[in-house]
Amino acid sequence: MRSTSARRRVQRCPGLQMKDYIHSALREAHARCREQGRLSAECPPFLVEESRNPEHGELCSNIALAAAKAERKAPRMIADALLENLPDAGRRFTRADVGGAGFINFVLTSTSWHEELRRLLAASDPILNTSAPSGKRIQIEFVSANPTGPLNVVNARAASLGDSLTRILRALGETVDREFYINDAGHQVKLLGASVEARVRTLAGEPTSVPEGGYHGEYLRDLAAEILAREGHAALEHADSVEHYRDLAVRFMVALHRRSLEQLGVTFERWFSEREMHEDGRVWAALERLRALGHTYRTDAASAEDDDAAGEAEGPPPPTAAAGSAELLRTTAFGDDKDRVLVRSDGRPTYFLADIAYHLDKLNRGYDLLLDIWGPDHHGHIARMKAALAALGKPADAFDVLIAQQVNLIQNGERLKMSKRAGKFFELDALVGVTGADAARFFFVNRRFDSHLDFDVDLATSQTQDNPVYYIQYAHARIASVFTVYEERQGAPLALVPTLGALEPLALPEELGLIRALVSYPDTVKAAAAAYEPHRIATFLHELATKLQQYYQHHRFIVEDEALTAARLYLVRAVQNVLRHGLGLLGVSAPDRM
RNA sequence: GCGCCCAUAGCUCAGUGGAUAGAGCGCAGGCCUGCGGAGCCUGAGGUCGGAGGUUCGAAUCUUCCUGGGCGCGCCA
Repeated sequence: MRSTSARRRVQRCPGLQMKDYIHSALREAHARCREQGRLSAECPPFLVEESRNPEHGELCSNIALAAAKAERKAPRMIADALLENLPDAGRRFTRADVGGAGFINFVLTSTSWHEELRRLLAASDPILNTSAPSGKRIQIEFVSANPTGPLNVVNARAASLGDSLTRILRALGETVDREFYINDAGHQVKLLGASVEARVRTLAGEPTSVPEGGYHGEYLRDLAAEILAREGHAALEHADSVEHYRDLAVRFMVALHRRSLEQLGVTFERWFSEREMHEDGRVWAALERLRALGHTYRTDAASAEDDDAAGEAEGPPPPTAAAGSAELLRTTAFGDDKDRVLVRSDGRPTYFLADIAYHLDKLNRGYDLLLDIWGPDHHGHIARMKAALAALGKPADAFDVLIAQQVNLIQNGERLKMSKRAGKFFELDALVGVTGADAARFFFVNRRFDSHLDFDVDLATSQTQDNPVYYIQYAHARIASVFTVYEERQGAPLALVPTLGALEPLALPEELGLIRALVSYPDTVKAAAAAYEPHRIATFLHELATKLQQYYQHHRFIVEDEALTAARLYLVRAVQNVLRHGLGLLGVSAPDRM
C-alpha cells in the first residue's frame, strides 16, 4: 500500500543552531582537557537546554555533572577545567560561568538571538527539519468503535489524540497512516441487523420486538424508515434477512461514525473491515501460521451442549477443525499470564484470533511500527497481543499501545453522571455541537492521555480569557490585526525575510525571551513525538501566548521609529507562525479574526 | 487475589535524573484615553499520598504500603 502522507519538503536551516553550537564547543573543550590530562574518561552524553531561572543564564549544560562519576572528581572542578578550554569562534556568548552544583551557564549575545530569529523567518517551516526522520512506516489505529452505536467522548478523545500524533509525526518527516478497524463481524453486528429488521417490520405494520440484548437507539429508527422507503415491502422478503439488515446497518453506522469524526476534523487513510478478513481466509491463515510455529494446542473435547452454536462461523470453516475442542495460543510462553483461546469448541474464531490476523495483516502491508490507541477497558489485552506478535516472530518494538483514559464531563462545576437523560451528552456529536471542534480538539489533547480527563464543558464553550484555546487563538488574531493596521499605515507589507541588521533593535528582555521560546519549539515538538504526548504542545502554546500578551501589554509594536517597528513586527510574525503551526498540529484553527 | 493507569497549591493540571517544583482557575490587592481589556502586574498558598532503596543529585528510577479508576470470558 502506498503512503498517503507525502513527505514534507522542508528547507534546511542555514547556520548552526545555538544549542548545537554550544554542544560542540563543550565537546571540543572536553577533548582539549583530555589532551592536557585534566580529564581522562570519554565525553559522556550531556544536555544543553534553556535555563529555567534567569539567574542561571539563558542556556545551561549539565556536562560537568554527567562527567563527574567517570572522572571521580567534583563537578565544579570539571566545569572550571572545561571553561578554561571553551572555544567561541563565533563569539556567540557574552558569559559562560559555573553555577550551583556545577552547571555551566551561558548568556548569549543579542546578535546570536537575532540570528536565531532570522533563521526562523527564513525557513519555510518552524520545525526546520532538524531531526532525522526514522524512515519507518508508521500506522496509527484508533477509535475502531463497534458499529452498533454512536461515537462517545472517549472515542472523541482517542480520535483527537491519534490525529494529533499523526500530524506531529508527519511534521517531523515521518510517514504515518491512520486506520479505523471496523468490527463488522460476529454476534454484536448480527444482533444489530436483527434489531433493524424488527424496526422495519414494526414500521411495515408487522409489530416485532427487538431481540434480547438488541439495540434500541433512535438512530436505528431513522435507518429503518429509510430502508422501508427505499425497498418497500420487498424489504421483508429477503431470504438472509438478518445478514441483509446487518450489512445495511453497518454501512449506515460507519457512515455515521465517519461524519462524526469529520466534524471533529479527523479523517482516516483507511477503514478496515474485519469481516473481509474472515471471508477471504486471512483469519484462518493467521491460525495456520501459529500452528506451524507450534504455539497452539487443543483442549479436551467439550460436552455436547455447545454444539447448537456450531456452523455459524462466517467464511470458510477452519482447516482441520476438531469438533468439540477449543484451540489455544500459548501466550504464557511470551509473557502473558494465561493462555488465550483462538478457536472456540464450536469452531468459531475468537475476537482475539481476528485481531492477531489484523495486526499480522498490517505488518504484511509493510508497516514497521503499529501504534494502537485503545480505551481503558482494553488494557488487559496488551499482554496477549504482544505475546501473539512475539509468537509470530515479530520484533517487540513493532507494536505499541496507548491507553486513552476515561473522560468525565463537568458542567456547572459538577461531574455529569452517565444516565438516560445525560447520556446524549456523552456522544461525540452532542459535545462537539456545543463546544465546537476547536475547543473539543484542544481540550482532549491538553492533558496527558493516560490520566483521567475532567472536561469542563462550560469552560470549553466560553469565549473568554479563561478558555485556553480562545486565549491562544486570540493571541494569533491580535497579531494578524497588528499587521492589518501596519499595512494600512505603511501602504505596503513587511518584507518576507529581514536582514540581520533589521533585527538589531530587539533588545528588551521580553523580546529576547520570546525568541528563546520560539527557538525551543522544535524541541517541544520532538519531545511530544517521542513520548506520543501532544499535550506538551498545548502547554507550550499557552506559555507562548502568555509571553506575547505580556509583551503586547507593555510595549507598542507600531512606533515612531520605523526600524524598531519593523524589528518588532518580524518578531511577532515569527510568534504568529509558530502559534499557527502548533495549533495546526493539534487540529485547531488559527483565525485572523475572532 | 492478580494485572494496568493515576496520586504535585483550595480546584484542574504541567514538570525528557538536575539549581529556589511551575501554569490556569479561585482568593487578596493594583493597572484601561493607545496596534483588539477576550488583557496586564503584585501577593498569599506545597513535608510532590506515605516509608525504604539506587544516585554527587529523585516529583521523576526502584521496592513496599495507602487511596482512587479500570481490567481479569470459549464476549467484542
